[in-house]
Amino acid sequence: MKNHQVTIVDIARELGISKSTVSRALTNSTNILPETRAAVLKKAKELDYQPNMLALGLIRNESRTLGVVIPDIQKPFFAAIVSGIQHTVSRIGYRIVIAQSDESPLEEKENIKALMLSRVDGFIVCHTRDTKDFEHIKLLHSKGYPLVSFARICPELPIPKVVEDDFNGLYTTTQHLIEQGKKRIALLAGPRQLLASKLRVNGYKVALQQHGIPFDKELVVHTKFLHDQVAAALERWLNLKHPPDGICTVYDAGAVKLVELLKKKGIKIPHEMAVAGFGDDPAASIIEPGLTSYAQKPYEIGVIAGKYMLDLLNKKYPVHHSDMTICKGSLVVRGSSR
Amino acid sequence: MKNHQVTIVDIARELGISKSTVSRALTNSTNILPETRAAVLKKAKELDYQPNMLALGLIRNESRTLGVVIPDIQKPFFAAIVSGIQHTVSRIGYRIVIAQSDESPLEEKENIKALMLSRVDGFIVCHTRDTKDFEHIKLLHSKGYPLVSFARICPELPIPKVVEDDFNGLYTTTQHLIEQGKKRIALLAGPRQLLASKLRVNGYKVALQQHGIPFDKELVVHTKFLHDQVAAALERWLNLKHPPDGICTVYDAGAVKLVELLKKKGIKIPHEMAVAGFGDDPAASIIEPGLTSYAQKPYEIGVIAGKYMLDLLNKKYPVHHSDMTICKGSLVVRGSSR
DNA sequence: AACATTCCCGCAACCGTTCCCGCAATTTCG
DNA sequence: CGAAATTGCGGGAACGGTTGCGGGAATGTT
Repeated sequence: MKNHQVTIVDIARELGISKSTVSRALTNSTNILPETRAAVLKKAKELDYQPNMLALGLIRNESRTLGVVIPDIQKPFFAAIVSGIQHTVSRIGYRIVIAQSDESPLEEKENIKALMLSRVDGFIVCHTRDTKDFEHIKLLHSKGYPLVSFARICPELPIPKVVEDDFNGLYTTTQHLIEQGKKRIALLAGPRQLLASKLRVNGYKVALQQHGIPFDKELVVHTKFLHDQVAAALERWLNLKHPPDGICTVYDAGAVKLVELLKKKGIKIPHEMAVAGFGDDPAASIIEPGLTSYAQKPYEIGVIAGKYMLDLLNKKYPVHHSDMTICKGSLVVRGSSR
Repeated sequence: MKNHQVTIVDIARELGISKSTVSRALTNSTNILPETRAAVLKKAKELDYQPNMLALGLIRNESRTLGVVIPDIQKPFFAAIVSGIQHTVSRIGYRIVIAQSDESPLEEKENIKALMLSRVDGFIVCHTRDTKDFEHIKLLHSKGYPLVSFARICPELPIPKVVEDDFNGLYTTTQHLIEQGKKRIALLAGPRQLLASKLRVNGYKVALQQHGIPFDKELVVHTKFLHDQVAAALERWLNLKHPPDGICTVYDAGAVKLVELLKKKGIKIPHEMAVAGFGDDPAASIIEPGLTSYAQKPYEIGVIAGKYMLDLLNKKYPVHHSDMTICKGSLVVRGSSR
């Protein structure tokens, strides 16, 4: 069975030449007699020779493998990004190994450590919701590892980044609800410490401000993306003296949950309460009424992150290159607001 | 920067001992003076030594990396399986590199070839819908590679397999529709050549037969999972002299599409037409009415496939071990049939 | 005190490949 | 026609580890 893989030494022995010559025939095009090379190639095919990339990697000190650290591959958002990364880098002969942090900062750290041991050539990372300590990734950076981060980034690190258009997303959706005649718009926000979360809240605030609507902090609820928190937020809003007539959310799953709750309560969507989401998840077009949502292109984010990584690997950038691509999205208007 | 990684030789030089001693201190617990080992460990930590797994892999002829070849990571089904695999094997120190075939048999072949070159230790594979030629994977098997396949399998290959309960799934859903009083049940099936597809059609047939309902081949439409084909199938059924009063499908996306089309036509669900799906996708619980669907546990499939692989790697099985786990699912009944 | 035994450690080979260096044979050129 | 340049190939070091073997010192046994 798998007792002995064919090596260049085997080829050399069979042909009665040295392994250096075999190596030259298979790689370097110079300093080799065409007939010799032909003989080697023929014998290589005959023996079904497969070069051992581990040995090559040992010499070159590279594995042609990239580590991709994400919270959860089962989220459509991350799955699409992984897909984009894989398609992009595999064309240049890179492989990706994926590790899930399951939203645990500790697991994120462990994963990065493990990937370092297996000598990946670079890292593409999206941090946990709760990652506050960025020492592990700064260490990576200080060791000179090519590093790209996306979506949930560490702003102070001078590395390429790819993010969604958090600000504009909420700015656009909020403005849209205002244009639909809504006067009092609530916001179902994300965790406070998350940068993306802050940006989205800002987009919401600026849109209100530009239309002369006062900001009311009673209308903003920060969540950790948990279902119960959504229900609680809705209860709170409905019990206000002046309840809202529209709700923006920073994630579709929350918006979907809201729509379900509102329907159960018999509150008419969008007339009594408009709802808008963020992400344009598959669910947005399935639920009824359709969910107005700011569509992003996670696959594109993956492609861009992959390209950044390839550029880093090819040393196209100076050492401390800090570039950031903000992926523009677009508002998909559906029945929940129209 | 990344000029020179610390090696055991560096440690040896600093301590004035030989590299074999360092190696023994770091691995072998025997034949080493405790003080020496302590000194080595201390120095290793001090220099932040990271063992080079490539070098180790070269010696052991293994990479502790598994190749996972799937059609499309963006499908929730595959994403969940990948998640299960990753969680299972990473606890034993294995990494997974994923490659997408995008449902192209050629790409599937190329991916496997590329993964072979990078010396993965084993393969976990789900074939393309259109894979008819299994030579590439038989080659893998004949070379002695640990091999596990799932969902879309090659039945003749004596390797561990993990599949959904295709037969029972459709048997159960069909029977359920019959119990709901449906007399004429159509079937939206998958591609003819797919084994899983055949099994599901059989489940449907047997359920009909056991309840004395004649099989009518006009009521069965084979698709390649395309949306237009769903619409065409529905048209055809509705134009029959005796249209069906219930539809079973072999995939949720098709069932969801059917529900949407039926609603657009004003046909009452489930009274005039019941619908059932397969897979219990997230969409099934979001759409209205809720979609009755045979729930499978893709994450579990991944876990089992991962365990099979670990067993193979540990040589727990004889060479031609051919085991198959059929993952039982359960029918989730919702408004589309009740 | 002489010998056997144990215990640490260093030497060197090895995994599969690349690549530099040098040697011999052939070709080029004055 | 002889020196120089070129060409094709083999030898061997290197990449970063592991491991069998053997040597020398310390210890144990009569």
